[in-house]
Amino acid sequence: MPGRLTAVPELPEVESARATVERAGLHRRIVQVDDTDTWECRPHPPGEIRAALLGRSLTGAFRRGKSMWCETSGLGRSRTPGPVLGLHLGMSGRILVTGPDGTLTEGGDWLGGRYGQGGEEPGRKAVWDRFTLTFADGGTLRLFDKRRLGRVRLDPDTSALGPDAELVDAAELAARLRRGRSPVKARLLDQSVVAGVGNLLADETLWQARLSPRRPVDELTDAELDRLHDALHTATRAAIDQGGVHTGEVIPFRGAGRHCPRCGAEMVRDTVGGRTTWWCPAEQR
DNA sequence: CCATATGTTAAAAG
DNA sequence: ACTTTTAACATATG
Repeated sequence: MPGRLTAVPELPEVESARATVERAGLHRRIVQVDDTDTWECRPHPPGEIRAALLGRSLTGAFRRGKSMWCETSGLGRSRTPGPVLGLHLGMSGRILVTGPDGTLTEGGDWLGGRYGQGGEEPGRKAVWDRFTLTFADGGTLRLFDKRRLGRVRLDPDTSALGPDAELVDAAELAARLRRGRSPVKARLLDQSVVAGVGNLLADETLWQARLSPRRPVDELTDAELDRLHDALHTATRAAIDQGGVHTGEVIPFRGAGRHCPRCGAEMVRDTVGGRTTWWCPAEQR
């Protein structure tokens, strides 16, 4: 269900956050920065991000997998751009943008249109706000992150990330997956192989492809890898269009006593790739 | 109190 | 040296 607080950001949710910044957060002059959460802003000491951003504005919002970043303007009339602001949502981060009057303009869909119990009203300092930009017009852009595993950093290093899961073509996906021998689900979750697949999107993709999450990647046939690419693309695109990975066809059936929505077999659970995994033992081979 | 958690990553293990 | 797995991270929730 949309808006539930348990939604964890995978590629589709990060894309939604990126679009939020693009629609509502660009070209507004930054006059205040709260970067005092030293855990979320690590390794930057308090004030470092603030000093780097004051007087600039965000000029573009980009994403690869679950990582997003914003380019920033030069100071004054300078054409030299400022630093890149890297944002990672971790396990529970959301991007909230407010307008000049403090009203939430973007990002609230993730909160079901409400703000929960933490005193986190729009425009006010909230318990779970870990990083805040305040604009000259009085509005804000905030990283709201209960579990505090998100990250804010200047000039983030994205060189270890594989190609974006929605853009990668079949040949490249196959070549990258086949470099190892571990279970196919573990490879899908490895952000250096392909960027953006989280636990739920992995389960959905493997269910659509009718592949067991435990299959060693080096055993997969060309046809199976093709199926996997189709499923990855379809599942990712559908999740973006429908507003989150929780809209996947098999996601509601991940649970004890639930049955495969295609064939009716009882779903089974195990740990694969270090994460709780549910699959249909009858169809996923 | 106990168990669980959908993200990342350093350290340990193989 | 390289690949794979595990444990830890900070915090919330049931």
